[in-house]
Amino acid sequence: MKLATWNVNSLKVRLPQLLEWLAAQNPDVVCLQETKLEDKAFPCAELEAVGYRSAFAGQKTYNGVAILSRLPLGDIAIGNPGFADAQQRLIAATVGGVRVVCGYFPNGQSVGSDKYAYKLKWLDALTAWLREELARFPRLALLGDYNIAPEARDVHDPKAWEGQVLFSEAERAAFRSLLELGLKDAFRLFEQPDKTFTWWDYRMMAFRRNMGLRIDHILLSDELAGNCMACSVDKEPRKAERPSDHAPVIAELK
DNA sequence: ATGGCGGCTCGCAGCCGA
Repeated sequence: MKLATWNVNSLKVRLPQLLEWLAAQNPDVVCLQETKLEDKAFPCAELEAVGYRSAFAGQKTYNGVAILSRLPLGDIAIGNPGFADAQQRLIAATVGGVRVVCGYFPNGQSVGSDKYAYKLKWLDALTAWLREELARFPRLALLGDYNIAPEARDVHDPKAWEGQVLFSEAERAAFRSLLELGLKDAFRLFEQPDKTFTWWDYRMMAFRRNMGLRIDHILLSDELAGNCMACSVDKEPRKAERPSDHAPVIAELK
């Protein structure tokens, strides 16, 4: 089973690129973030036409998450029952015996801001909820835009980023708390090229200069990690005209 | 990264992302 995550930064704008990418990569399950679409505008028919079912939770302008799947989606759940949130950032579904959780983690704006406090609370609540989910679903994958670079090697210039939002100690500690639940970073199960990132600012020719961060991740429960054959970042879509600022991450399970 | 782009909106300027 091929699982992927991609922050598309507007599904309306990126739909043609998504369709092209689905044809090229043929993933079984795709988690999308920042769809920025109300549910009534979700392109179900276009995706159905190329073989994908959809589960989605959107809103106008901001946020919005979706899971696409070639196989039926069961037990669709939106949000974290332990955290009332007006922002559509979490959706889960069961596909082929795997509990797939798709998350668009808060950005946090800047360390010390209200949005940063919300991010840390959101992360705490996520960890508490996943502890229960893992007990229910030992085969669980958490895919999405975490908005956290876990380690210095995930940052193009760790000195400049130290203590900044996306790479602050509290955020990295929250990421480690997810690992302490027994989840494994699929990307780090394998040898990887140095300076592999998943997000590059649109400005400053950041992509061309590879000034990026690795903030999109696939975490796998122990049971799934043992079946993981490969994990990589697909930089191709970031080279397109009018790209998303994020690249997809793909993991292959036996 | 002082910003520098790109997406969004009861748009023509300002908010937000990361």
